[in-house]
Amino acid sequence: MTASRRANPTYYGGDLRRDLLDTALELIDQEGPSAVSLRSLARRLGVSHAAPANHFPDKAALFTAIAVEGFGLLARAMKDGAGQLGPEATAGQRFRAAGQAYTGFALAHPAHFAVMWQRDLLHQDDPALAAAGDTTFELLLGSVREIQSEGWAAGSDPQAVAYLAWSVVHGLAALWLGGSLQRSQRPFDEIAGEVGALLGGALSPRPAPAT
Amino acid sequence: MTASRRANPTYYGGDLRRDLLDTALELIDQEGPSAVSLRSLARRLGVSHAAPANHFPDKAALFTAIAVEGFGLLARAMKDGAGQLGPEATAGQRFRAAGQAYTGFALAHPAHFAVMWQRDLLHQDDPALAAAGDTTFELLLGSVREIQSEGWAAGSDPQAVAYLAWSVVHGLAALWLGGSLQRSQRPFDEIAGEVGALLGGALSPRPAPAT
DNA sequence: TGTACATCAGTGAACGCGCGTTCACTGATGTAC
DNA sequence: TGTACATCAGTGAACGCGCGTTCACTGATGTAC
Repeated sequence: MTASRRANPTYYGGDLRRDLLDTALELIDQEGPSAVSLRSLARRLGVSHAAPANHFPDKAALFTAIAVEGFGLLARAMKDGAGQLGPEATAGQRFRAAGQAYTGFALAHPAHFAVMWQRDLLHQDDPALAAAGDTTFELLLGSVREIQSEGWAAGSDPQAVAYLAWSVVHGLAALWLGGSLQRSQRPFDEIAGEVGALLGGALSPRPAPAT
Repeated sequence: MTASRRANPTYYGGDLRRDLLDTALELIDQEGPSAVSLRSLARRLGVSHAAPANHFPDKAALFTAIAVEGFGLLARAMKDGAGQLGPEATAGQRFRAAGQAYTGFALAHPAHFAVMWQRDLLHQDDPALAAAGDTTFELLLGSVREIQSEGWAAGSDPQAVAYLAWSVVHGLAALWLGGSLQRSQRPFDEIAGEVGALLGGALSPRPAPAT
């Protein structure tokens, strides 16, 4: 309360910037990014339609802020997912947890996820956006190097392994959110678990030939 | 010429429906789906702004037509990719060719690909759209069953293998088109080749343990 | 072959609407003295 | 503590624009007789 007062010490009383972001996310969840306009957000918040201009010069700036926030949430989710396992966990377990965190983020924050990859909505030259995206990939790459040090995907280019893993989790989340996998009537975690197990088997150190 | 005359025997002379689709695809390629309006298409084609209504009742109908066409092109590309190999090819080779066809389609028709998965732009209840999507997945599933009969991914649920493969090719194409992989400065085919090889190694019958 | 008529994809004017943007303004807060 | 002033996030009226939609219309084509 005091903090938000400080952040925005005028008529509105709250944190309009934050409320604009949240309302936009709600609207995106319900009707998709195409339904968002600065005026519609102002209307929903009971605020003058000129008020948003104080925080976002245009719609792309708002979407860019959402995307940057999304990358931040994603990076934190991946770090937390891997970190929560404790020091005795193997690199393989941490790798898998990071992957689960990726899809978990996408399903928990579908609006962020949708905006993050839709370039035509964003200020693509925004330095914060580029930096946020890079951080995510660096996290992934670090995790790959870690599992390789334990013998996983031995001999493979770490970047290639990272691209494979990234494609899998990203594709899985995108197809699910797009509804393509939902026709099978199976819960996401079940599908993701099987896919993860298959991929894990593919990259694991191969203790022995199958069958 | 005669055919298009027949298809649309009035002032415009050509096939306005086709031209609307093509112009929309161009515009999507250049500026993204958010830049498309029925009036802008009419303007580009030098036609009255009321003319598109004769072919598409609204923008979503146009996007839906693009998505349906996209699924058709994708299915054909996958079939052709696998079929071109000749009868002596292994199921594994056909599987891989189908996967290459998927990413090849996405890169050759980025506008179709972008629209196909953006649900908020489409008439989601369109039966042709659902059918077209199902066909694609059936193709994939058939290909998976085929490789399993040759010992690939033995013992795994075919649907799970299909989801894994779909996620990989879809994620790879989506990340590439989103620009996320392009920062590495490597050509797409190189990345896709490595990822495909890794996945192939993962699913292959495993003649011997690695190392 | 010629005439009358139905069809149908266009035209172009008109409409109301939501949009982003601008601008003079208001009043709450923080700061200097 | 009290006054004067700068700042800054709001208001609300006004603007021009592009949008989708409607409507009476036009004229080319195809068909019936």
